[in-house]
This record gives sequence, structure tokens and C-alpha cells, in this order.
Amino acid sequence: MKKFYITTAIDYMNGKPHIGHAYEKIATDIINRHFKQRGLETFFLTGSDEHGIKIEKTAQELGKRPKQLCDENSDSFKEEWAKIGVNYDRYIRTTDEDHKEVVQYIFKTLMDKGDIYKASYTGLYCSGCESFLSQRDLTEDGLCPDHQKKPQEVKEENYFFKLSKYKQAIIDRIKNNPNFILPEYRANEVLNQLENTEDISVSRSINSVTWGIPVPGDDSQIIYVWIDALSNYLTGVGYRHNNELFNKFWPADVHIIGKDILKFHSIYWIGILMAMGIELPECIHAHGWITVEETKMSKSLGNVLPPDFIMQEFDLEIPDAERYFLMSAAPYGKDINYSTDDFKNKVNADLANNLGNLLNRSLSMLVKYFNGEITQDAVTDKNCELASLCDETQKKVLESFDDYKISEAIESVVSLVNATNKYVNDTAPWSLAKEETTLIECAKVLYTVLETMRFVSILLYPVIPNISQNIWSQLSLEGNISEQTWESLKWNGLKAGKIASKETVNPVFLRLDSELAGDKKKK
RNA sequence: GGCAUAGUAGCUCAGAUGGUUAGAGCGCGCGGCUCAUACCCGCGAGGUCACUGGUUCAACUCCAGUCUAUGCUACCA
Repeated sequence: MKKFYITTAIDYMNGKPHIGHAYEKIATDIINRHFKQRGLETFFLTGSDEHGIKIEKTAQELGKRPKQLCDENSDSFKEEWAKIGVNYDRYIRTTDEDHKEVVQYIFKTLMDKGDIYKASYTGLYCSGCESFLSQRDLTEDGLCPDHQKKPQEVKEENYFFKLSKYKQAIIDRIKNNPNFILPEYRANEVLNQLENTEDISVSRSINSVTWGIPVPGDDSQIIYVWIDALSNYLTGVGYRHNNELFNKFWPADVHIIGKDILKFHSIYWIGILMAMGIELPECIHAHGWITVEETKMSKSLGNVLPPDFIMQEFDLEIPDAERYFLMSAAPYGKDINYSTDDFKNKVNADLANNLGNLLNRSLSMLVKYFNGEITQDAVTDKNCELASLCDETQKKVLESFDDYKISEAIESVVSLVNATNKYVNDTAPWSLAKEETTLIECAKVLYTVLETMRFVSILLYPVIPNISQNIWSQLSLEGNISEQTWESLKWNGLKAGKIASKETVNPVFLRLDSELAGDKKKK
């Protein structure tokens, strides 16, 4: 069986989760669910990045121990992921024992190999922050933005990674693999940055950071958080601790990350793997930001919104609409904007009016004209127009997901739904039901529509799992929709028999009432 | 400052290798249907394809420049 290994970035635990974190996890979850449907054995890794000076400081301010802060925050991340339907296989924490071992092993191996060496480092040190600042952290006057003081030049012994040694190999890798970095235009940025790449410092003095993994054999140094963090992708699938798992899943098929950390993944991480002689990931996919009502979210603006804020705003019990909007509003990779109106319009139009109403009208007719029963002679063969459209649609969905283009996949299914609504209008089963002679035609039309709905529910399941399950149940189909694979996408999956009654037909997604939304907004 | 990407209907966006009247969805107007979640279907209005030049029989599509937005990077500091 083929495998599929997908990861998210691990989130930094010095704060609570927000919608930006959620966007990435949802995208990853959707891709993962899709590939599982294809019959691949999948592994979905997410987790938290827990070391470093900022966490140490935040914990101190709150009067907590760093580990305690991370325990609390990682719990709230996990809670949020459960709320929005993110189903991962492992939640890794960089404070996990197996991870610490892996990081030290990597560091030691590279030291032995000579790819990590000791050298002195001159940096700008702010005594207020108790840490080194880079040029770009400073204000225009060269002051520390937090303390309004000029940082001092301090010399420190550090360990360095010989990144320059792998520079050319990284450049070649990117140039020879057009899909290595997605979206493609980001690859240029990375190549640009590579031009000026030098060896990087991979440790910090214990005098500036204590919360981290010590350099093996040198307790005066702490391993740089990025080396620590990036290695999670190895630990997460059992590197050095579960060979069977590791051999099955490594290398990663795709790292889903934000555009802000592309450099670390496509340069540092690739360099380290090359130095370790470990196979490289297939693809690094960088997504854009979410803006809310055209405003960038930031802590300083105080407009950081929680992962489920859309659900909260509209009092939604399931995350489907939020997932749907975030993934269909813009192509993955670009920035997307959330606005209450856009959300309402999009979700009402696609999920309630087109998808939900289609199921509702067709099942209602089945109940009304046939007592909810599909008779054997109503089962149509696959030569009908809609059947071949279902076939085309699944091919398009497959192609879109090959390039991780979620919004494109959604669009294909939505146009199938629209075509089905048109089909119902054109064939007018309510008229066919009036004459005894055309009753069988009516039955066939309804079967065709409901069978199409079965396709739609499977195709959209990765995005809207709860709504899809609801459709699945209302069609009285057996089993759970999460177990359905691409194999189920064959015409005539819906069998003859009584599948619905007046009581079982219910809207799968109600229109968002405009007045209700208005009230909520005023709060 | 350098490099990159983008600028297409009111809004969100599609538009390989230049070639008939520039597309979709939403919104808007009109009409139809009545099975349905005031839903669905059809028709229509609406665009100097950022701007200016150029190449070409022909440019939204190629070239140059300008403006704007965004990203990466640099330096000034």
C-alpha cells in the first residue's frame, strides 16, 4: 500500500491558538483526508514548538515554569483542533523525550562529521531582553524596540552549521524539482536568499537561554530552536525510536507551512537533511495569511481571533462552514480575507441553497411520490449525462489535489451540484409524477440525482466531514462516510429500497439568517 | 534601492504556447417553475482587460517604460 506523510508547522507555545494557526491545520487535515480516501496509508503530524527565550520570558512574566506554560497552551491547541475537526495521527511536542534524544543525536552526528564546528560570534545583545537581536529587530535608530536602548556588541562562542557546504546542492535541488517549493513563484524568493547564505549559528550560550536542549557534551550551550523545531518531522514518524514507522513514512510527502518560515524549511532544513544523509521531503507548500475585514491580524492591534471565531460568530455547532469558507475563498497559497458578509454569502449560496436544498428537494420528492422508496426499475445505468459528469468531476478533484489545490477541487464539485440542480429543473420530476405513464421517468430522475448526491458527499467529505456524513445518513447508506474510498465512486452505489421517510428528511445546512448575523455583529 | 509577483465586470477570481462578439460565481434587474432551506432554472445589464509607447496582418496575452499593491532582500541608519 502506498503511503502519504503530511506535516504542519509546529506552533510556538508562548500564546493561545488563533485563526491563522487553524487555517493551516484545516488545509492539512483536508489534504490528509483526501489522500486517505485514495486508499493511501496516511500519517498526519502536527504539534508544538516549546523551547526558546520567548517562552522562557513569557512563563516568567506569568509566574509559571516554562513546561507548565507549554502544557497549558498545548492543551488549548489540542482542544481547538478537536473543535474544528482536525484529525492528526500524532501531536508532537519538542519537549517529548524521544524528540530531545533525536535532536541531540543529530547535533552529535553533525559535530562528529565536522559539519558543526565551534566559532566565535559577534552579535547585538540587549541586556533588557537578555538576548541577541538581529539588525531587523531594531528600530530605525538602532534601538531595541522593547527597551529603547542601544544593544551592545558582544562576542560569544557558538556552534555553527556548515550550511555553505550544501548551498549548491540546495540550489540544484530547487532548480531541478519545479514542484519542490509551492507555489512556484516562492522558489525564486528562496533562490534569491540562497545567494547570500552563509554558515548559521546553531547554538546559544546558556547565559542567554536555559530553556532548551543542551548541546551534547557541552552544557554551556543550548541548541538553536530552529534545529530543535525542524527535527520534529523526523521524530514524529519514529526516527531512531520506531524504525518500522519511520521506514514506512519517511520522506515527508509535503510540509505545509506559512510563508514566513519558508526560509527555514527550504534552506536550513534541507541543508541539515543533506548533511545527515537523510532523504529529502517531496514538497514544501507555503500558504498565505488571513486578513479579517481587510485588516491584518496582529497581537499589537489586538484583533487576533480564535480558531473557531466564525463558528462563534454564527453560533455554528459544526466547523464545516468555516472550513469550507477558508478553503474556497481563495487559492491556497494566496492571502485570503474573511468578512462576515462574504462568509454569509458564500456559505448560504453553496452549502444551503445549492447543496443542502438539492438534497432536500430530491429526498422530499422521493418521499412524496414514492414513499421514500427506490424501486429496482428506477436504478439507472451509468450512461446518463449526470453519471459521466460525476466521473469527470472526480478526475478533476484528483488532479487538483495532486497539486494541493483545494479551492480548485471544491469548485469542481460545486459546479457538479449546480449542474444537478439544473438537471432537476429541466426534467421537472414534479410534473412527471402527475401522470401514471411518466412515473417511472420521475423515479429514474430522482435516483440519478440522489446517486449524484452520494458522489458529492464523498468528494466533499474532506472539506465538510459532518455535512457529508449527514447526507450519507439521509441516503440511508451503510457505514461511516470516513471509511469510503475512491472505490466507492462508481455509479449505482445507491441500491433499491426504502431510504427515506418524512421524518428522516432534514436540511443538512441551514441558511444563515441575515438578521441573526446582524445581531451578533453588534455584540 | 535591487529582485519577484500581481493590477481583468459592483465584489471574489479564471483566462497553456498572441487570432472569431473577454469568462465563472456572488450581487443587481427581468422572466419562469413550484419538488425544495423566500429555494432552483433562464435571460439581461455591467469591462478603454492599471497607464503609455512599441513589435505584429492580429495583443488581455510579447517587449520597454510609468503608476499602484504585495512579497523577498539590501542599505541608509
